[in-house]
Amino acid sequence: MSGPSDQPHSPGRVTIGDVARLAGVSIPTVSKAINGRYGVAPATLKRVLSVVDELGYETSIVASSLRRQRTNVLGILVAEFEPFSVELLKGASTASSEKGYELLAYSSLSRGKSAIGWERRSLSRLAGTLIDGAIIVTPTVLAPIESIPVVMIDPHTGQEGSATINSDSFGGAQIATQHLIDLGHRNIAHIRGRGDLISARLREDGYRDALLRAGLQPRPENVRDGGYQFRQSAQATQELLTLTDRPTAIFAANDMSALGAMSAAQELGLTVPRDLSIVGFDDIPEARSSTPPLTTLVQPLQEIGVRAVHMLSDLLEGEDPPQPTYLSARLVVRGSTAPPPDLY
Amino acid sequence: MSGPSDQPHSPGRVTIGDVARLAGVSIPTVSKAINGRYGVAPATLKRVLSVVDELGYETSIVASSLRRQRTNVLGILVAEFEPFSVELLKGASTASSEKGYELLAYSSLSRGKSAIGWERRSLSRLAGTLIDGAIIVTPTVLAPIESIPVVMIDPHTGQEGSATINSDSFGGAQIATQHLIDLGHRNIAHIRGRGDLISARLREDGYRDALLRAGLQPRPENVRDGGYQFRQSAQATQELLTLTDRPTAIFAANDMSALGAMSAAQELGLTVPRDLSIVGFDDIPEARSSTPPLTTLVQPLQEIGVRAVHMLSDLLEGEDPPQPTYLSARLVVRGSTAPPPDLY
DNA sequence: GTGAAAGCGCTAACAC
DNA sequence: GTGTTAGCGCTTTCAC
Repeated sequence: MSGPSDQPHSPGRVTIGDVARLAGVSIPTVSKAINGRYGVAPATLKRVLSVVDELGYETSIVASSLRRQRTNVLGILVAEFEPFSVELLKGASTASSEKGYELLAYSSLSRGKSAIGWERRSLSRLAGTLIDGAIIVTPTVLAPIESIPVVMIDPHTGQEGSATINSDSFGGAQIATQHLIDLGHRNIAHIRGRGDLISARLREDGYRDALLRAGLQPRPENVRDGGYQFRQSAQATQELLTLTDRPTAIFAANDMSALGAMSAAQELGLTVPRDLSIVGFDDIPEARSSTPPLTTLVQPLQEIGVRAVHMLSDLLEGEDPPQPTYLSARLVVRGSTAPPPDLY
Repeated sequence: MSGPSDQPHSPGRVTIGDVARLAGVSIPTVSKAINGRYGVAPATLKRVLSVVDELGYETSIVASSLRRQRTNVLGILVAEFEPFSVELLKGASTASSEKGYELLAYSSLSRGKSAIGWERRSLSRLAGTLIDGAIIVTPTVLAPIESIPVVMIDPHTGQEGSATINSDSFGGAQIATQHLIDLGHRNIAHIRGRGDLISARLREDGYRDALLRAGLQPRPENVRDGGYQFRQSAQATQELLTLTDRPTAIFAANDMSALGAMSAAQELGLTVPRDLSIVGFDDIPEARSSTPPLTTLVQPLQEIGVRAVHMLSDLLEGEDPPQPTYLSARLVVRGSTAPPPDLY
């Protein structure tokens, strides 16, 4: 019922054309004014900006990204939103804004079947033009990605590529296990992480190595799959604690697993650390707020997010040295570890 | 050094043009084939799809969204990635994929100054054409947003608009406080949430109401700001616990605050719940894995994320009844509450 | 069944 | 200083 000219084309959407019309200038002039290019008269600039303000106009990320070569947006692709990836996100957010990038988080939401290769699909869609570069958290496949610069955090086995960030999983696992040995534990179990990730394998290796160095024979029944997840690890712990010769300590591959172990131990009526010592890995925030607070290997998760952004930023600026980064993990002894019961 | 025609234009980027060239058809034909439109010969279809597969082509979300009216992408805008918003994210992810939408999470990363109004800016940039609709978590301003359909979760005070999802904060707070009263507590403190959010105000009101109904006089010194945050709430708790007549129980406005309170209590050498009872609100995952597990009001966070997506989906399909949704909160008694010490 | 032409909102050359 | 022209990758009429 209303004429085509007395309202914006697309209802509710303010475009650069609307601004231009109201300011009485051409579209390119508005573009220049907004982007601070030279060649706009002060009076025009002022007028345009006031109209922009009035209309609440913001340039569409989509349209500009299609035209520009760089969009100033970084993408971070995660399989799932859990404490680990969320901590990375926080760091990445901070670093991005400091570096002048916007940040887009994209969860593949792949339930079941297509869980493998999610990052490839997501990347193709976004890398079109939306994001300049991407940070991929715990990717599943070793597909060589070439479309845009990519930094991987905790990569898949086989992806020892240069633009990766890893913590010192092997060394950390050694330290964790050694800590338990030093306390007097001899029967130490391990809850394994996600089998396809390098980190999980290295943590298991470090655990074994520490045992062997101490002259302890690793027992196959003492290693269970936790998949880096709470529930699965709780289940694994329940199994471990009902063994005939049950372990007095557990090194869990990450904090979520450790918290799962703690929960399972409690359900069986055990007290941590009196009856069972537990060490985690990561130092997610929840590790500090559990009771007892978790003894764990501190990974500077937010710092890793920051580093990833810096690496990506360097990559985008044409710098070549994407040296793989390894961050050392530091043991923090909190309340979940103590000498084994039989030494009391 | 290499000729301009023996490689794709933009290095590393596979476009629809590349597919068309390799398949020996025109660009529109490829488009039709990909999108399953009628009017493509079976042989052509097969050939095109095989090239698509070979090249690993995925249609650019950006380019297609610019042309299409609907993009099939939902945006979820959060101020920060913390357990609360992350749980919502999970639910939203699931629901989106079930409804056939992709999901984009966007964190405003506004540190300091421009924290107010972050959602407006983000929305303008994305609403351009990238996303069909948005879910905004705990927005800060009451700006009327008209560009695209929006659903708000836990809105700002004054935003009693229709497309909002709230939990029954008032009722929940009453129940939480009543639970403590029933246990025999008489000196009950409250750690307040983010002052500008309706939920925070209602929880404080519910707390007061329950006290008054029980004939207890609310004490001003017993209410402190926690800002829905761990650290700030720990600080507030430290203050509360050093009062001359210190409270025997705390109702915290959310779980992060409750966990902060628990941490502070421990640092002062108190045992929860023997020396201090604590009730939270939300039931974030960490509430279950803390020791003792937190007594709290269960909000189905993932369910809220799901509902938000459904509301948004309805809105996008032109349905009108965006009735404000209120979800009731249910008390779950875990290990952080007990009768006050003087009743032992 | 297929391709040529137009255009989404915007920015980058280049005229004027 | 400013506007005209062209084009990013894609989808959509509409001829052929």
